[in-house]
This record gives sequence, structure tokens and C-alpha cells, in this order.
Amino acid sequence: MGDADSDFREMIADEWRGALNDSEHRQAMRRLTLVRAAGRAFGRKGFHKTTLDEIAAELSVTKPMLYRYVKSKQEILYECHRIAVTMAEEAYEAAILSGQSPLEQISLFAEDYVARITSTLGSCVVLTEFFSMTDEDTARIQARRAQLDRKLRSLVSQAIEAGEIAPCDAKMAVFFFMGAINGISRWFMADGSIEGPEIAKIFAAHITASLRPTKDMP
Amino acid sequence: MGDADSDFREMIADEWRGALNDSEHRQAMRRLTLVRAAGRAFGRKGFHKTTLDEIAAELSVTKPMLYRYVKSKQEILYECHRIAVTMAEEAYEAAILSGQSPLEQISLFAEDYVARITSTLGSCVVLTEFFSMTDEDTARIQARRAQLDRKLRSLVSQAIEAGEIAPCDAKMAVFFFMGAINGISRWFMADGSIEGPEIAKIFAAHITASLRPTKDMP
DNA sequence: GTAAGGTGTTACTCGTGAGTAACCCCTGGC
DNA sequence: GCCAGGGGTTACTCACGAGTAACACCTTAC
Repeated sequence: MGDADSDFREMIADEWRGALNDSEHRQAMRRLTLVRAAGRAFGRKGFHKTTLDEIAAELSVTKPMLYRYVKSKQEILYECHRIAVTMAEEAYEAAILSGQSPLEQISLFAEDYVARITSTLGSCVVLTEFFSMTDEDTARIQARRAQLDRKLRSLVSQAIEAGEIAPCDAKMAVFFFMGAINGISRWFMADGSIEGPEIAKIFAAHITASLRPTKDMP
Repeated sequence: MGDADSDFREMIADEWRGALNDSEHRQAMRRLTLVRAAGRAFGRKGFHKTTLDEIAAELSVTKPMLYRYVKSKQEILYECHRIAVTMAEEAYEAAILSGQSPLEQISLFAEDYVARITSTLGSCVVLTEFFSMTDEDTARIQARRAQLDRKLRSLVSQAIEAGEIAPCDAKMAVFFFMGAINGISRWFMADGSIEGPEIAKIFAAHITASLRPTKDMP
């Protein structure tokens, strides 16, 4: 456990203790803090190797305390996924509202989405561990992701029609770049050598390039 | 449980029963069959939601049987990862031996690697569930993946020096396209509408394109 | 026919960690 | 001084599923 890590732990614990305003608001804030801390732990060690006792310890409390804020461990994981998919949806909406060209919108979406998931505030982690959720929760998240995928495919199709990019299989294209983005959580924070916003720029550039015409594109 | 699935089950069970030659060889074959069946299940339901009883049932035997071929459930997962990383290494070696240009080598590597992991024979699944392994096993696999990453970065650097692609952060570039490839296991086989080799071609094309020069590459 | 050994089964143990019951104490209001 | 109740703890229960012990059958070898 390095220095940076224990600093972070203290930050989290402070956040937990703080916000002593009206109790309903504090309840919500603590819940969010809890989910973030848990998400961070899930990202580092995986869902099943992270015990609730550990999460509790990170917040300087004991396990039963956690049940004041969440119903179950599963619910925490669901919340992490919910936050992540919400970020993606928000990034999409923002891109659409920009009024730019389709390709530009894809690039904006990618940059925004990556920036959001890498910002520490936003439970940077967990796009993995899909299966550890309840079947019900998995279905809920899957549905939202699928809908977003469809919208993105449409964006790719529009870019093709507009002649911005070479004709390609839109579904595969979306799988391609969403896979790359979702993979970030696997290595991010392992080496702190690069900052979120920079990653976002680089990835957006690669994605834009990956869709551009090449001689032997199918 | 659809028709295709039960067909597959029968195939697996047949493979298990078959190969009645000398016992050492059969032992090895059965072990491989077991690992493949397990890998397939892990890919569908996740490591923790797949019980050994289920895997055994898929092979039409009972749990204790499995322990004739593997030491533990963990070992099965390790084996899956070992196979996957070995495939990547083999694809890399083959690409290097081709004697093509660096960019061409990257493309060849990507296509070969994707083709291998999507071929049903090769336990198409599981590049997720990293954390469910023993710490020791995780370290072993991580080390091999890290080494491969370094080699691929070097290939990217060579492509830059050769002027084949625009200057970029080689580490990020590798993370980008390896992320996209490793993401395949999340959606592959969900819809059988597209074949492995075709995916391989499309992904290789996207990767090549993603590295090509663009006006605003950092 | 019987011993050897390979193939398989039934019926357990046992650790682990999620979830809970029951209690404790501190602070503020009267 | 005493009670209400929120924040917190200790010390359990209990299910699940990996791993194992012990037994059972069947075939081939002599």
C-alpha cells in the first residue's frame, strides 16, 4: 500500500465524515462515497476478491454500517455499472447537441466518455465484472448499453452516408471502439503516468482515424 | 438452452468420450476438452457463477471426475488464460517472421490473433476474469502480457520511424488496439451473425487505419 | 475366479464471506 | 437525571460450492 493510496484512503474517509448538513442529503452523499470506494476496490482486486469488510475498513467503519446505505453487495456493483452507463449516455447526448458532423460527434462522444470514466470522481472503474451482477441487473445494464450501441451505429452510418468515412460494418466499428474504451479500466491507475483528459484526446484521435478511409477497407 | 447450444454440448461430450488410444494421450486430450468446455461456460456466465458441477454436467460426468484432470477450479481458469496469451505470442512470432514492414506486421498480428481467439477450437473466451486467478497465476499471465505489450510498442515505434504511421504515444496505441481485441470476447458468440475470420479482417483494417496519420494526432 | 486398475459415483466436510440480531454509547432536549 | 434515537459495534447465522473420502462397477490378464 503506497503513499498515494493511503492519501486516497484518507480523502475518501474525510469525504465520508464530512457533509454534516441535513441527514437526507448526507445519506445520499455517503452512499455515493461508499459506491466510489467500492468501485475503486473492485477495479483493483475484482468484485469477488473484495470483501465488504475491506470496503468498510476503507471508510473506517464496520460492515453492518454499509447496510444503512445499500441493500446488498450486488447493489453496489449495479450502482457502479449504472453510473458508468449513465456517463456514456450523457456523453452521447452532449455530442448530439453539439450540432457537429456525424464523425465529429463520434469523436466528441469518445473524448467526453473517456474523460468521464477516467475522472476519479466518477468511479473510474468497473466495466468488467458484468456477470457478477444479478441476472436482472445485468439485463437492465445490457439493455441500456445495447440501446446506446444502436445509436452509435446510426451515427456511424450517418458518417458513411455523409461521405466522412469509408463504408464499413457499423456494428463492428462500434464494437471496435467501444471495446477499446471499455478496456481502459483494466490498465488505468495501474501507472499514473498519464492523465485522464490526455488519454481521452489520444483515444478520440485513434477512433477518428480508425474510421477514415483506407485502401483495403472491407 | 437453444439447439445450437445443445449441439455444441454433444460435440464436447463426444470429444470427451472419444480418443481412446493410449491413456496418457487421452488424459491430455480430456484435460483440454475440459478446459475448453469450462472456458466456454466462463465466457457465458462468468467464472464465479459457473460451478464445477455444471462443467461436469456439460461433459456428462460428475464433479469428482474433473479432479482427475485438474488440481483446482483456479487451475482451469489459469489454463484458459495461458492458452489465450500463448495464442497472442504465437501470432506475434508469426507476424515477425513474415518479414513485412512494421505496420504490416502489426496488421498481421492483429488478424492472426483475432482469428485464433475466435476459433471455437481455441477456447474463444475469457480474457476477462483476470482477478479470479490466484495472485501467483495473475502475476504469471500479467508478466507475459506485459512483455508482449512491450514488443508491440516497439513495433509501433518502428512503424513511426519508418514513416509508415504518424508519431504517437506507442504505449497508448497498443493499449488502444489490444483493448479493442480483448473486448471481442464480451460480445462474440452472443450473435453468431458473423464469423471469426471476418471479424479478424475488419479489426485488422480498423487497427491499421487507427494508426495512420491524421491532421490532429497528438 | 480373482486380482489389478481404470472409470465413475454418492455422500460427505469445511472455509468463506454475505447478511443480521442484538446490543452500546453519546449527544441533545426537556 | 432520563429518555429518544441516530451512529456505531460485536458476535453471530447460514448458504453455497470447492474439494475429498470412500465405495462400486467393469473389463482384461493370468
